[in-house]
Amino acid sequence: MKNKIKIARVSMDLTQQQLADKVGVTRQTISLIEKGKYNPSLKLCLQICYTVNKTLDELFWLEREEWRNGKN
Amino acid sequence: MKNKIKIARVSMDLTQQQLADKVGVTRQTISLIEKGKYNPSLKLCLQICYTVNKTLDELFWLEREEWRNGKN
DNA sequence: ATATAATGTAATATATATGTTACATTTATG
DNA sequence: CATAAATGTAACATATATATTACATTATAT
Repeated sequence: MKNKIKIARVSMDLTQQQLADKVGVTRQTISLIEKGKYNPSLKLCLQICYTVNKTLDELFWLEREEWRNGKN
Repeated sequence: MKNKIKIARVSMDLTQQQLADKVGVTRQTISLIEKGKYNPSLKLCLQICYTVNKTLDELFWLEREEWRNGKN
């Protein structure tokens, strides 16, 4: 589950911990999502978007192709 | 968790069951998501997007405001 | 008006996201 | 180099998404 959270996060000058706190989740959860090892809930995706000022498409969109190539 | 799945689905002439099948999920899951009673996973959101030819933002985006007004 | 398909929804079971704790590794900073 | 901060990751616990089964209600068609 690839995504662009890390780029958005560091460009906001946030640490995983800080993002986690703002979003109300654990640092580990952020870490695993950034690493593409988690399949986050829509709710969490939205909260991350709000915190780093991005939209769902900007952070999480994947074309069918890249989708199928990933592990899922 | 409001969304625009139903509109997209019927405009594709799909029943909940058909969408569910295409997406590999249960009809009940689709029903509950449409009704805003579920917090679907990103993976499922993407699969729905692909099936109804919409993007994440088109189907699932919510501004912070509407967000806070919802139950969550 | 009656049958049939589509949808809402509840109860219980299962799978999986997330929390907690803990430690290892990497990256920054003195 | 040394120390601290940031990040990766594992084991187990808990919360919650989704499946399953089943039935009720609403829409559609005959």
